[in-house]
Amino acid sequence: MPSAYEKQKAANIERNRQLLASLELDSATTDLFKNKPQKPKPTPKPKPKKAAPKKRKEPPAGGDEGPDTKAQCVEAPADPEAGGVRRSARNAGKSVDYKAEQNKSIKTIISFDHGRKSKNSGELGKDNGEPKYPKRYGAIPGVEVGTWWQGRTGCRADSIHAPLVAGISGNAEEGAYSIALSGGYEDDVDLGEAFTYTGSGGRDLRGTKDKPKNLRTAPQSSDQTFDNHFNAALKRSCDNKRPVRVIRGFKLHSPFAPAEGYRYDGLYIVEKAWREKGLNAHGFLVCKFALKRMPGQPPLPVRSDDDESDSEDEEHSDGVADAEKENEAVDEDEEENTDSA
DNA sequence: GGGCCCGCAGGG
DNA sequence: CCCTGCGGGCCC
Repeated sequence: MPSAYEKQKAANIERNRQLLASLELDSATTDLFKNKPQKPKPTPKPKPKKAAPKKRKEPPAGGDEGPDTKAQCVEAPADPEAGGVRRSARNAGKSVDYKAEQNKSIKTIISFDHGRKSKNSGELGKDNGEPKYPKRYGAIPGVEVGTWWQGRTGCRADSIHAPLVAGISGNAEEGAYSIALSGGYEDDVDLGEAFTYTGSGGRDLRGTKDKPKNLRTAPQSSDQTFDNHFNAALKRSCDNKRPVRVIRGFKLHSPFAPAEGYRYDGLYIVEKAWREKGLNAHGFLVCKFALKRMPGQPPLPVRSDDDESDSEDEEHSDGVADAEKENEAVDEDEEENTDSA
């Protein structure tokens, strides 16, 4: 028996799904979209299962990652100068082991076909993390659709999505540059080629004045409005139809979410902006947006192993990920390292 | 697993 | 300067 929360969630999802369906109908650019889903496709699914590497074979992360005798070294993941400390200055001097994490990253890279890993794996975002195009709309020169980063600092460094925490980047005058799908709102629907997205605000991040919790996220405690700058930016994008860059993160509950890290999924158009009752205890209103992918972009990778998603139909075109013949791919780009000093 | 707090960047 | 925020690390 579903709880009230689950029922509300299902209702919200259904509402969002229907809205996305209506978008598909009245838009003329559905060719790419209708190629993907229903696709009878009786292929028996060869079950690739890329020989999942055991994450136990940690290499000595100290200095030399000698044993790279793998077919999986599609790109050089081992930054030579990164001793053991990588992401946080706070960890400086501590004995943290990101070894297992690195291995997981490798698995992720080989798990989708046309993806490319950026050389900016996101260390500190300070010295080598200055975005080349801080305020730019549309595609970023040199960054392909499907580029993957371990964390948000990498997205920022490549000018795809500048904020390190916020999901929306942009301004109310010109619109949003980019957004991040990270599963912050469970009633958002992601169909890959189109999705719904919840805005910002309406959450008490500071706690009480006496005891400021200073959280970066918190439960909804009031209505979201379009006065919020981020929401206003997306609403403006809905008006002017400028393309918005989209990244999907590992926290997103969707068959299109990367298993780990963040992936640039190309350009979308904000088709609709509205408010509805959100999925929260008191039914506060949230700002919602429906985005639709622009045609002519590489197909999205689909999670093959586990798809939590939301059930019901969704045979999720199992063969898609490996059926794409255009994979090509082992990118050996990676000119070792260009960030001298 | 969940709770909590941190620095950071970006826009008024 | 103020404020916020779909990260992320740490501690429990």
